[in-house]
Parts: sequence; C-alpha cells; structure tokens
Amino acid sequence: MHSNFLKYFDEVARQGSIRKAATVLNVSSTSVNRKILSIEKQLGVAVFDRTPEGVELTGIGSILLEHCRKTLHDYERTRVLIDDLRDLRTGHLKVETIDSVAFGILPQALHQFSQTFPDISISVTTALPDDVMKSVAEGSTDIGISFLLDLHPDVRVISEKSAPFGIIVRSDHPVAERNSVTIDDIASYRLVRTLDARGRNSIIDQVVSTITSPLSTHVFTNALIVAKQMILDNQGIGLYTKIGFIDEIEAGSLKFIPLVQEGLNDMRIGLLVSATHGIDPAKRHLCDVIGRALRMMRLDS
Amino acid sequence: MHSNFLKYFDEVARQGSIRKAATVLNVSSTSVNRKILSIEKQLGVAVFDRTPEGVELTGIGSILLEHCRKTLHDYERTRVLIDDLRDLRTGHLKVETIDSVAFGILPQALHQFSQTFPDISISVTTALPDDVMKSVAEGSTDIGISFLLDLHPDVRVISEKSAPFGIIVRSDHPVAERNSVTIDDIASYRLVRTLDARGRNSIIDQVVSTITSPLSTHVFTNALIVAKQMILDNQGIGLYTKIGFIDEIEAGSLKFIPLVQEGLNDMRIGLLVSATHGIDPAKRHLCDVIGRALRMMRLDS
DNA sequence: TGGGGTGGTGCATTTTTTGCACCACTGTAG
DNA sequence: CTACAGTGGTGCAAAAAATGCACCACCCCA
Repeated sequence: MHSNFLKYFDEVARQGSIRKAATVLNVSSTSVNRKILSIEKQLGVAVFDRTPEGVELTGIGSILLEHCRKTLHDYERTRVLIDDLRDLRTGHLKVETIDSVAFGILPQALHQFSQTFPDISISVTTALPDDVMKSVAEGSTDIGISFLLDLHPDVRVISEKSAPFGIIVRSDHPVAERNSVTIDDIASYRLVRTLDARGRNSIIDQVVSTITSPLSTHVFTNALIVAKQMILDNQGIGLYTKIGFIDEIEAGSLKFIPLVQEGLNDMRIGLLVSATHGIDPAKRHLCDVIGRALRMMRLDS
Repeated sequence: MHSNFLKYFDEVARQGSIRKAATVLNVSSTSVNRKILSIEKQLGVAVFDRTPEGVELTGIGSILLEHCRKTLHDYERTRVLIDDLRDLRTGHLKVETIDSVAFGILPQALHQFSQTFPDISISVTTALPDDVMKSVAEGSTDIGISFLLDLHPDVRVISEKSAPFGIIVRSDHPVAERNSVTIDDIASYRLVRTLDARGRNSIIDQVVSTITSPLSTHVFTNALIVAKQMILDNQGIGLYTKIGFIDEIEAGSLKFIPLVQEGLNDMRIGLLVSATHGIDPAKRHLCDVIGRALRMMRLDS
C-alpha cells in the first residue's frame, strides 16, 4: 500500500547507518541506499549528511521524517480500525440524549456511522440531562449526550462543547436585532418552555434558582419540536441553547441571541460513556463521529 | 516517494468510476483497477462496491480514503516546506519577548528551529509588553511574544495562550499549600517585583489600578532571573505568570498558586507578527515552533 | 436486440526494484 | 605505515512489479 521508502527512511534515521538499517529490514543495503538517493534526487536536496561513521539527518531530512512517521503511524491506526471492522460488524448501540441534540446533529452523525457499520443497529432515546447521566452510569446506555451538570463518578466525558443558553426568537421579533440580552430584558415577553412528562423542573430552574424577574410562561410542552412550532407561531420566545435550532437559524426563520446570565452562558454539553464498561471499535467510532459533529458547530453566536 | 495508489484511490473515489479516473490520471484503467484489487486483497475486504454504473465507496473504503487524503495533503505541505527551505536557507530573524518567556520555552524552540534552518541567525531581546508590541508593529522585530493588552492595529496575533497570574513562592512558604489566593491574602507578605530600567510601572499596576490592599514591595529588579533568586532566598514572594518558572516548579523548589483577581487571571500571552510585512518560510516555521511550544505548556495550575 | 457503458483478466512488454560484487573513502589498531 | 573493518556509492544482470492492449462478462437503456 505505502512505498517501502517510508520504512526504509525511518529505520535509517533510527540506526544512523544505511547498512545497519538494511540488516534490520532484511534487505540489501543497495536497495535502501538507492531509495534514499532517488528521493534526494527527486527533492533536489540531501536528507542525510554522510559521515565516516554513517549518516545523520539534515534539517530537511527531519522535516521529511516527521511526515513519514506521521504517515506510518496513521496508517497503523487505520489498518487496525479496518481489521476490526472486517471481523466485527454486527451488534447494537444505545444512544440516549437530551432532546435538543436529536435534531440536526444526531441524524447526520448516525448516517455517517451507518455507512461504516451498516450492520450495527442503533437506538436513540431522548431524556432529561440527569436521566441521561444515570443510565450511562449504570450501563444501560452505551453513549449519552447531556449537559455537564453533576458528573456521576462512573461516567467518563469523551468530549465536550460549550453551549451557552440564549433566547430563541422569530426573526421579526423586537429583540431579534440585539447582540445580547439579560433575563430582565425578556421578562416582559411570554416564554415557551419544555418540561418532562412528569412535570419536573427544567434545567433552567436548576441553575438559576433566584431569578431577578419572574418569567411568565405561556406554553409548556414536553417536546422540543412543539416548542419550536410555538415560537415560529409567535406564541412566545424560547430559552435554550442554539443546538436544537440550527436548521431554522441557518434558514433565517429563527434567531439566537446570547444571554448574559451567570450559570447559563457557560453551560457545556458532553459526550458520555460508562467509565466501567469497555469501548469496542463500533462504540469508539460512533463517539468519534458524534464528537466531530459536535465540535463542528458554532454555538456561541 | 509515495505509492501512486494514493492518487489512484483518491481519484477513483472522486470520479466514482475506475475508467474515468484512469483517463484523468493519464494511465490505463488496467493499472488503476489492479492497484485497487491488490489493496483489497491485502486488506481482505472491499473498499468499493461495484455497481453497473461504476464503483462506490464502502464504509471501510471511506476510512481508508480519509487516511490517503490526509497523507497526500500532509505530503503536499511537507513538499512545499522543503522546496522553500532548499532555496531560502540564509538570513536573520529578530525575536523580541517579555523576559519570562525567555526562560525554558524559547531556548528549546530555538534549538528545534536551528536544526531546520542552521544558516539563519536569530537574535533574542527582552522588553516590556508594550515595547514588544510597538517594535513588532513598526517592523523592527520579526516575531514578538507579549501579553495581549492593547492590540496595535498593525500587529497580527498568530497564536495565543491563556496565562493567568498567580503567586510564586518557595515550596515551604505558608501559602504554598493553598489552591488559590486573593490579593488580600498576600497583602501581609513582602513582594519581589520586576520593573524596567527606566523605572516604569510593571504590567500589574496597569491592570489593577485600584488595588484593595497596598502591596509592600521588598525588592525591585529589572531582571526576572534576579527576582527568581530572591524568591528562592525567601526574600519575598512573586506575582507572575507561571511561564518563567516552569523549571523550578517542576523541580519542586518553587510553587505556583493561582490568583483570584479580575483582570489578572484571564491574561493572555500571544505570538505577534507584523500585519503589514510578509511571512517567509523561515519566519513561518519559527512561529510554528514557538507556537507549538507555547501550546504544550500548562499554565493554569 | 444492439450499442455503449461498466469492472475484470491473460499475455506480452516495459519499467522498476533488488542483490551481488566491487570501488573509493575514512578512521583505527597493530 | 600498513592492514583492516567500517562506511556510502555504482555497474551489471536477474527478478519482480507495473503497465497497456485486446478481450470477456455483465448491466442498463434506447
């Protein structure tokens, strides 16, 4: 697959001698020597200084070596991944997430994943932040996506992303043109909020217990998709992170305005796995894919 | 240098057809086809699904493709760097820095640089943050390292690093065991401070103009190395970022305790170049090397 | 049903790689 | 001063790999 020059070059640099390297590599020194000469001719510059005792890297040589080692190393990793995939291609993964993430980002990530592991089925359920944390901790869920509030000791955070809260409003709303708002600024507007089925408080109340102004809530719902419709219908404004509304914001129908409020603007979303259970290749890859999708987003403005 | 499989594979994936790719690559389809078959045999798994219209990547194929593209891209970059180096290998670079950076991190970075550009001489001078900024702006210095206080419009920040201020004390000092301190906590201890030769105020006074408690200074010096000796001699405690004391802290003779003080714990150190002057390969590389060394450091605890 | 598209293959040719034997050079031990 | 054991570099011939032509089997679509 890769030219054997990579290995040759690496070994010569390691040994400081063409002949010694050739011995280690089980080939004739002629072959190694000529490969190096050929590359030097190709580059138009020496990669080794010749000394009576052998060879030593030039400055340019070490740059090239860095590239070669990086390539070899990356190939090694890729190769292992492929080998694992070849053998291990069936199974099932459970993902539990806060509902906002289930829109936009997750479908895209799952699509990418299922191209690599077409025979691994995936289940996605939405839950409240604490419940996500709990089911990951007890091992009933493979991968969790949740706010990083109270970290459970049995949970490991694979990757995290800052996701400040802000106001979600229609583009023609009076506050849509502002760069930031405070809780006080929005006190006069009606709020659309999501609560879970059992009617417990939302994450916002957990963080901001003593709110300056009482917020008047107009619509309660247990599904983000309903909240979204309500906001689009001008039934009120939302108090969320940007992540569940990416599509509408990009399309221009909704706007996100950062909120200046201690505790809500340094919120973080994390990718969670059990600290006590192992990570097989498929799980690893799903984490990679979701993590990458998370990192790609701009959630702060 | 690299096997042509990389290009073949990349192009076939791009075109979705072996024959089309072969045309683009100016080789026979036989050759391309056989290379791919050979790799698939080597990996023991298909990288393309064959359809009546051509080929399309399998999951494993896209993983391999990612590796190949990464390799090709990195090679391209390496190649450009080498070509530049071959031609342009003499010259001089001026570096101006705040004194704390001149210890530990800079020597190491310069050593690495001079291995790549052995014939480029470097001068390093230390100066106050504002002076560094000024000489970079007016072009008399190629690369500056300084606190990011008042950004000059002609200065470009190549990379930056959070460097909060804290207390530097001997390991056996009373406050050495604390996790953090406030200005008030240290008001009773004598301070060792650095001032420039002309006796102007240090950076600390610029930021914290209204200090809660007047700090009693015991030793003034214009060289950080003197301050370091004074602290080691128990003549007082220091108020600095961690960066100039890395060696002693790792050796255990000094300790760094973060300071809780608005304006001083969100200080940032930046790598500065002129926004109006060009960046040649050597300068680029020196920036890379210093920037990498900067990022490697843990300055917050 | 035929024509144009696809990937795959047997065979001959060309190109590249490899290894042996040998050269030129250097530092060192006798 | 010489002999020797290292080093990298090279001419030549054998071995191996890559390439291209001509052709096959297959599929889709007019």
